[in-house]
Amino acid sequence: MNNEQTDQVKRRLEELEELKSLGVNPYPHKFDVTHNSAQIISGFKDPADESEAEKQKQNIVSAAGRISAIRKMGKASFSHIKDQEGKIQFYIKKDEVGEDTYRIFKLLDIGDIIGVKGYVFRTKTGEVSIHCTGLTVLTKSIQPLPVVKEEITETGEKIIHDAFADVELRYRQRYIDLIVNDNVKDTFIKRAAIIKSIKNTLDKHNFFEVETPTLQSIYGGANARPFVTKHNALGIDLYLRISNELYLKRLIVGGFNRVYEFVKDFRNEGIDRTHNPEFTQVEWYQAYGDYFDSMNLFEEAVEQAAIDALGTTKINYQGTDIDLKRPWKRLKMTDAIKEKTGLDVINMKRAEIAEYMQKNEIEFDKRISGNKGLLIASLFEATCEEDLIQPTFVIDHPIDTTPLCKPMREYSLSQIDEMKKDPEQVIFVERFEPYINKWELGNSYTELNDPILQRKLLEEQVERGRGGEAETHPMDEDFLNAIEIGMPPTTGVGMGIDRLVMLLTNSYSIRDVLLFPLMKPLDS
RNA sequence: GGGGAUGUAGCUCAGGGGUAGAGCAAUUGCCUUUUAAGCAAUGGGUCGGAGGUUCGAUUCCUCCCAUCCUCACCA
Repeated sequence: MNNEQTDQVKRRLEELEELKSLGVNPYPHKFDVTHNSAQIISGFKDPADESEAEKQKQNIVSAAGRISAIRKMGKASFSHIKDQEGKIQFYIKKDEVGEDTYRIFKLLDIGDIIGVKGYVFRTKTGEVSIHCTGLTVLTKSIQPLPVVKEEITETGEKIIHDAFADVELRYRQRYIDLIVNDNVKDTFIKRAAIIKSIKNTLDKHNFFEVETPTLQSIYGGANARPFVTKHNALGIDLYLRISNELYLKRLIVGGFNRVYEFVKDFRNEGIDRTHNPEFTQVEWYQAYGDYFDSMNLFEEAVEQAAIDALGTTKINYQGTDIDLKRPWKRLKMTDAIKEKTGLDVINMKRAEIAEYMQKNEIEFDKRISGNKGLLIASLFEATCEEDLIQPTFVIDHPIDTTPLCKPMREYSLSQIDEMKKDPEQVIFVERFEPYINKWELGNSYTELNDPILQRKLLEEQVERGRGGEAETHPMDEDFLNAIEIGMPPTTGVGMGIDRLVMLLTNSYSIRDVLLFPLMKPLDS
């Protein structure tokens, strides 16, 4: 905070001193609230006659909140206070509250937090308000707040004047954003409802909530660069988790049949509209199930979250209508490519696919040109993702895209060994990625539990890492040991919560669904 | 990391080679049912930071910082 005081801050400090000199404690310890703004408004009934009106005056409510507007008119004033539920107007008259209280009222500013006692009435212009009989200063604010004004037009349209709109200030000082911009709070209320709903769905299906380490000595379960930190006493490097997958699988090995965990994952990568270095995922694992079970549960969880948070499965994201109603479309990755490009990639040679991509100016990492599976995956991303607006499970990926997923059930084990020797053959795995609005919303497998194949695939990945392919994770011997002990047939899911919340709240940027998105620190 | 845009009063913005302007907010006065309250007056700015060009820079140039958009990266 800079130490230079603006005239407005100086003035507020003077008012603070004046309040003290009047014997007012500007920071008292407690205030008894009997009603919030919404309760006051919904609980008011217009009196039928004079005597009923008189009776209502005996009914004193007490509310508390932050002053959001003041309209002073000499010896009487109107003001709004804002609490978590909304706004309530109060009317204060010098004759009624007395000289001292009115003087205190005049020392208040927008942003101060006060308690108001009084009876409820309806003003001439029709607004249910508190007729103030007592006023308590609860917190004097010494920094000015942006003043946002609302205008309700004759057609009932709401116009916001001078909104606090600078996104940088909004993210850096989210507390101001929350005070001043009503729709912001709404986004986070919905976020909480979405998470609660998903937990309810998982609980309903007898999943068990667990907690696994954030600090890991070996990171894994995804392809991403980690954040590195140091443990001083142990003298070792630790990594902030990029995924909790390998730990949840250990729990399946340990005999928990259905587990889930909501976690922050940390990935040391670029930041953009759909990526923040720390983000929230829920992962769940279900023993004795396959990826079809996961698809069913995934679409159920999302559909139910939409109903619980919004009351509908029909959403509009930035102008696009999307319906989250079950069942969702299921589309094999190779069929998606065929539909879009007409290519039958399974029967094409690696060189032919690469040639097609070059001819059509589809960029790909030259290091994968010898890997047919990765070529197919790149071709899919470049050509098909843009069409995946309505909820779609893209299923059955090339094995090269992940070492943790089980090959499709139609292959025999000897067939897999045979196919692996031929670089023009692609093994497909039982994987799906749910797409909505072109975004991957998650990832799921029929989990690989064959310890021999698991070790082989992880070793291949480590080797490729040495060859310079982008990101791979180090070998986790303890995880392999767990798989060797034996993991039952299992399916698992990761679901990106932030992107789901973006969709359901029509938020343009991931930063709009994170209370405190990462910002570069400002110098001094 | 590449490209583009932005940064002026507490907030939202306009302006432009001769050290700045509006609305809201603030201060003072009037005002006892207002609601973007009203009327009148007043104060408030190192024009993101550092250099350079110039008699003179907030304006032009370079660099830096921050933010947004976009591409790359991140399956």
